[in-house]
Amino acid sequence: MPTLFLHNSLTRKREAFVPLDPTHVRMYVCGPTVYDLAHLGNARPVVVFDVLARLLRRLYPRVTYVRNITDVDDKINARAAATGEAIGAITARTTADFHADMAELGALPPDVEPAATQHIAEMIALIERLIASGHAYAAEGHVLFSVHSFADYGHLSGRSPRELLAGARVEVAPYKRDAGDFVLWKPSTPEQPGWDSPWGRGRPGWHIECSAMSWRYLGETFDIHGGGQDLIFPHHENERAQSLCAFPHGGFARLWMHNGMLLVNGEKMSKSLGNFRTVRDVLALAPGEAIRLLLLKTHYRAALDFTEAALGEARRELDRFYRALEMAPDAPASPEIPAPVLAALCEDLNTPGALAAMHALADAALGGDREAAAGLRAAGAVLGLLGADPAAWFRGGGDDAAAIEAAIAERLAARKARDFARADAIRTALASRGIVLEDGAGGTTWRRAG
RNA sequence: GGUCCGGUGGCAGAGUGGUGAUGCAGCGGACUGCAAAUCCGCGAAUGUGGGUUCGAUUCCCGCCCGGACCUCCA
Repeated sequence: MPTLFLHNSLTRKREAFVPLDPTHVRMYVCGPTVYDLAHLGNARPVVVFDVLARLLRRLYPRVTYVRNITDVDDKINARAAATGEAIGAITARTTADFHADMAELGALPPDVEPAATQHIAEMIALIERLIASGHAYAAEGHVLFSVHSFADYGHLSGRSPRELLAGARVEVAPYKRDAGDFVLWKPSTPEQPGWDSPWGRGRPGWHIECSAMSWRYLGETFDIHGGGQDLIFPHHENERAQSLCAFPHGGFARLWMHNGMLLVNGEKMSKSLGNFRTVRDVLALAPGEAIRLLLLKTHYRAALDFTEAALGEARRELDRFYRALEMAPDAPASPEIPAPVLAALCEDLNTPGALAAMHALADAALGGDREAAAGLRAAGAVLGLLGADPAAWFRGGGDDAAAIEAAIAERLAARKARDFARADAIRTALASRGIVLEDGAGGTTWRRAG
């Protein structure tokens, strides 16, 4: 078994992955704030860390993968105020939509998916610890984390508190001791969601939930913490400060992993820029599996520029993989991941390299190598690809199969009569509906083209 | 301004101090009534200027270009 190497954002180096407990790997990944449909940028970390979780499960006996749901946030409050919909309704619906969309992308659910609002008690306990140890202070109904109290602040994001202060582009609240101090707890108005606390009725700041929930489900220290690159600062820097100050002997996450941003026309896709494509928008253009492949065709740490051309290419690439599997329809997935695929994944999750190795397997499978087909299926399983029946991939998604078969039979009769004009007319008519015919030795088959 | 990341064939995208993966697209051929698919073959790339080295796309420095972050963000 090859050694798994992963790039650690904290050390900025590729490191051999050595779990704290080789019998139980623990990973936390930041999940969505549920106020709107997921966009492709939200989907990238879900897919990337889904692959990592699948790989870890193949390498270690037990994996606990935690991904939170942020269901208390001022963006949610703003949405409720703007639309009149109740907060609970917004978060419940958006969470369900998120689950449905991620399932379309072939992402397995995490082992634990804690919601922030279900862990307010843990957050309050954590904040009390921080106050007791001098790392936080209450002021005007708020509780703030004292950046000054944590010598390692800025380590993860690679900046000094002085730089952070100089770069601050937001007005500094008067109750902050230091401009870099951030909110752990803030007061709520009667209309805003709130919980009773030692500091009055209020709600948590953004970062404390992840510290609280990773603590609850993974302990004071765990193996991997993941998320998007844009979360490094302030979210992960602050989360790390909170957790390390609350549990000075814990160590918190040992390995930090951050996926690169998703761009559209060279610009970052984000809700604030308004240039985002929701997963649903893109699912209208291509199957979820093609979107998933598109996301895995680029190494997770690099920026990925989304284009519809690339989406079409991903779909054609899947056509070839499924053709290879069709050559050996009853070949089961082999128990072992083919060595070249596993080797690529163990090199910091090099999914493009793994896909290249899969193309070699597909070539062999197309040549009749059943073992290669079985290996291709196994490789697909680690990447969360190729789980469909090839027949469903090529011919699913419509209820016109009988009509198509009838047209094919008619064309066959015309061909037998050597009436090629008639036969070609039928083929052209089908092609205009996106149906491509393939005349083979065993008869005519058809598929839907992208 | 500060910090960080990146610039590879037409496009996408890996790896590598010693003849530059893979896919998509294109071109030629086989197969086909014609196609499609498949197979065989072909052309095609390391931003720029220096340095280190027997040798640099890879390591170092400058420059140009692009992107991210600097308290909404995956």
